[in-house]
Amino acid sequence: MISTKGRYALRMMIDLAEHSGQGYVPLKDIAERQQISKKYMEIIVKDLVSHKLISGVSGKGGGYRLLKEPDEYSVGEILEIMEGSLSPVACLSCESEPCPRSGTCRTLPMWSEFDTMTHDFFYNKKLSDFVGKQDRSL
Amino acid sequence: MISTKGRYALRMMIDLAEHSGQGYVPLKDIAERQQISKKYMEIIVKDLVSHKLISGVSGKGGGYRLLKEPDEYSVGEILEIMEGSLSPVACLSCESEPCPRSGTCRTLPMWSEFDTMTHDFFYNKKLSDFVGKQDRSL
DNA sequence: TCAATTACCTATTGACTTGGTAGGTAAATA
DNA sequence: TATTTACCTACCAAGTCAATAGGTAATTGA
Repeated sequence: MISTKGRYALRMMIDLAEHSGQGYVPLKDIAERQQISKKYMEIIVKDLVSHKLISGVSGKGGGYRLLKEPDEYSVGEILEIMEGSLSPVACLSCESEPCPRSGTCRTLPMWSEFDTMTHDFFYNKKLSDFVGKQDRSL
Repeated sequence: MISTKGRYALRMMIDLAEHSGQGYVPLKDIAERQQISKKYMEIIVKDLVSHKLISGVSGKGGGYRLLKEPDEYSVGEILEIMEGSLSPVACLSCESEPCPRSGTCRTLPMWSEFDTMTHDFFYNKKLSDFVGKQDRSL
């Protein structure tokens, strides 16, 4: 299950993509547009900055902006930063110690297959896939 | 992320599938083979019984057994019972109230696509796919 | 220079989930 | 009637989730 942290981060990145080329975007504006608590968003944004996905500058006229083109960001990398790992089970996560049952485990191949499928799915989705696609019917 | 509850339940069901046709299998035996705390397993088994996936009888010679053939159980139904839902985001889960943003949400179609992919993956895996596949190289 | 704006920082919180354990009772059989 | 087994309720420690509170530091425009 993807937590709000991952989902909010993605929505924030999409928002930034929509306003790319317009200089720095203040967090206040993003929070208002996305209807997410600005305070909570600060936590998310901090991670995105420390992982070099976006940059921020203080002061009037400051805010955040993307460091690459929208099509150079995958959903997978954003989610992995926020969620820690996209692995379906702990034993497939990089930072976990190797499971002693891995040699005989009958379910491991299935988890591994699912892990690959998930990884491929989210790494093939780019930020650019989400912009300019608003439902005009409303 | 699939919790131990879901993973243990699956391993328990596979164990039962391997011993199907041998009458009732005591929980003690399963717990020992799978190296899982019997006490913790009781919690899991209770859910499987209440959802009519297996049946249990008390007393000497008692234990648990499958109610259908192994190929009639999907991994998906087992995991959904234990995990509550396989949905990647809360707004796709049946029991959640409808999200007010669903009409304009740009990420919802992706979550929905992932949800369908996940559902198909796990519902196409049957219990029978796991039996008699032990790695003989060890 | 100074007030406004904005990012950035640390700490705290309440509710909930996870992964169990403890100590029984009820049912069935040899 | 003793043994085996399922089944039941309650409890627990640690961690996670989704925030909130209350600041400080940096930058800019007037």
